[in-house]
Amino acid sequence: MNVQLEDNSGKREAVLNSTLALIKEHGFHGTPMSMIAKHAGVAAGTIYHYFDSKDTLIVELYIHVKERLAGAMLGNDNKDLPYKDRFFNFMINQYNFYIEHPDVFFFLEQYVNSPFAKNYPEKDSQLFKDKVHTFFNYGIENAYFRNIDPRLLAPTVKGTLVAAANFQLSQYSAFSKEDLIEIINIVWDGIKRQ
Amino acid sequence: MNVQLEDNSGKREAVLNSTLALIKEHGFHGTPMSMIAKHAGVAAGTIYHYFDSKDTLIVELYIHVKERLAGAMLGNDNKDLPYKDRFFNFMINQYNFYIEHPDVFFFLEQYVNSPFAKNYPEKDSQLFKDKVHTFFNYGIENAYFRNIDPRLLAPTVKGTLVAAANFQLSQYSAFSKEDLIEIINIVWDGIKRQ
DNA sequence: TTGTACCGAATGAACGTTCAATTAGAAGAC
DNA sequence: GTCTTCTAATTGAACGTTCATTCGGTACAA
Repeated sequence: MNVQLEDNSGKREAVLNSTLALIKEHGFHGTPMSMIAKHAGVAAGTIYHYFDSKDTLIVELYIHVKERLAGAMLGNDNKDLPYKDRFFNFMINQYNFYIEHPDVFFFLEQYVNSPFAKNYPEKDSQLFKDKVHTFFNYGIENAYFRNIDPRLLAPTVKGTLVAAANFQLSQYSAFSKEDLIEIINIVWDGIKRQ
Repeated sequence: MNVQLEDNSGKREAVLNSTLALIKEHGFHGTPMSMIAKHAGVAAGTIYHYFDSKDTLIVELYIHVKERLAGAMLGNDNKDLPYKDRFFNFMINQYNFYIEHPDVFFFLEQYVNSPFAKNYPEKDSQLFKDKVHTFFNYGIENAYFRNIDPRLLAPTVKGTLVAAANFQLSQYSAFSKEDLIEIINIVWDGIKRQ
């Protein structure tokens, strides 16, 4: 039950990765534990050595990918840059992470709208919250943003980016770098102090 | 199996409404057919008189609520108004519909990210597509919008509105009419021709 | 008297979870 | 260095439950 001692064999990781891949393809309930076990090259019972239940497996997977996402979004944040540049980097990083990891993208989209998110509202990545909160707070306190409820800012921004990522991943037309910048400009022109 | 002949008793409607209400609360897979039957005051077998399977029930419910949504969004559209006003009405109507029908909102959010949407991509409301498409096309052809891929426009706009509706429905802080206008201004300032 | 609407118990498959048994490997004894 | 012991890791068949779906039957209308 102690995560930190078992990573040697990598089975825990394998289960998480398989779950991610399979859920993208089949959804939460089209993905039985037996399928996860097979895909991960592990016996069904083994999964229960690492996770209490299918529910907690999914919740822990959620936290796990949110940490990865937080790292990707703000890993190279440079506080010396102008805030607008930092914001653009934040957005580009997030977008690229989704495009490079479609399984994460689809998993997250399914999760946030599922009963999981409502049943375990306290289960989230603290790292993610802290990082993103700090980042947006800086923009608010220094008056880069329009005067709206700060709790609305992140979802608004995310809404557009998710729309873009979804567009790219679902359709087969590729965005150029310029297209993406254009989209981020839409967001920026909307939320910046006019 | 013919929809149009059976509405006299209203059982089909009752099943649809119960499904909507229960899925909001418990999600797709936390809502067994037996629960739907009980909630609708109908025998389990009766559902199969109106719907081939649970899957088609949900897909037909999706189409059904999209039609209602289309009606709500553009029911009072007035082509004599300035396009910006029409756009604001479009947004306000959509927002209000979500707030007044949280079950629809949560059902749609779950549906679009579920395997249903991928497994039955052709199953959608034609009415909805036509109306919204026409509405946005007008804005594009008359150069009210920034020059972006038109297929991106609707998702971008929707992303922000969904974020707002979700915020209002999940948290308990109410938006004022002015707050909503402010949010729509964010969208408008982002996508309008600068 | 034929067909449609409806019922609800019965069916059977699918699935999450358990558990008795086996193996691997580390720690300690000598 | 080898033997012993103990615990963690792993297996997969078996269990019990849940659930979508079926079906034989009733009621009523045309």
